[in-house]
Amino acid sequence: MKRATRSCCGTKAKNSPGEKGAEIPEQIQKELDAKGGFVTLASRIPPESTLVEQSRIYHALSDPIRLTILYLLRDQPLCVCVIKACIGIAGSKLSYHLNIMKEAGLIGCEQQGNWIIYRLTDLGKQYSVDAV
Amino acid sequence: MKRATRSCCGTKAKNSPGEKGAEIPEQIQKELDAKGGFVTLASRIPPESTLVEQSRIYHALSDPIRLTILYLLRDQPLCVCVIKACIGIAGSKLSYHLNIMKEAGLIGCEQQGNWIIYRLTDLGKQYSVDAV
DNA sequence: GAACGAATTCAATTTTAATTGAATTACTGT
DNA sequence: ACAGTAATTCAATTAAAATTGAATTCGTTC
Repeated sequence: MKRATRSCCGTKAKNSPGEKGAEIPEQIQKELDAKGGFVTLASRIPPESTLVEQSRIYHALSDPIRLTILYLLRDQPLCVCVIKACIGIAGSKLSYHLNIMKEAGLIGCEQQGNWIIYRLTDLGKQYSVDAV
Repeated sequence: MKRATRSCCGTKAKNSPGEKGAEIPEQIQKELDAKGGFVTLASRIPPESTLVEQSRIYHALSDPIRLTILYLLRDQPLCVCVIKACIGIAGSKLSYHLNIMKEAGLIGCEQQGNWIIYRLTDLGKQYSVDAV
């Protein structure tokens, strides 16, 4: 995502004096000025890396299957085979979704003999609090 | 997403007595039993429609551009042209993303003369509280 | 060490989402 | 009515995500 280098819509000199004005709605202009104007607003946008990281977490939550997994693990840690039996999907499909959640930091796993047990991370618990 | 009709991994009779056991890790089995067993767990999965609706909201938040919009609108309502100037993208692209957020119920808009002013909905405010 | 089950990985395909630029709609001021 | 600006829509393309079934890995048990 590239940031504005050139302006448009009369925003080019919004913080300068001697502006002809009336190029954006008056109410918006007032609120904008109160917050430090257009330039200040734009400068407070968080760094790209932060936005990307956060959007990755939301992406991991943006699928019904993955929400179901979050929901199941909210009660207790579970091995893959139980999750699989609960939601009734192919193993390869489940692995794919588990991995997305793991990469996003929502869940973690540990091996126990023949099984792999998944559980929510602290981050995952946060997001499961007000889940569905 | 289809639900389990057949079982696997020895979960077929987990709630019945006289089970030979040891088909899933003991600790998991114990916690599962304490919660009412496998069948109870599966039966508490929320309805598909709820999961779909919630995942739609998360999907609307799963993109850096859209998070930026959420972030900008947190401070005050803004017309499209100001948002456009702040993040520096093509109008058609911005419209596309605004629409996804609107469909998800995170933002709403009203026309004011030549401009269209977007603002967070109550739902949008909820999700912007702990945003990036 | 062979057979088995749990889980993941892989490659191929299908589906869905995002980007692009041109065209269009709608409001304002002259 | 016309010119100008704000914003959306549209169709075509590109890019990313999800699904599928076969193959593989790893640990257990016989």
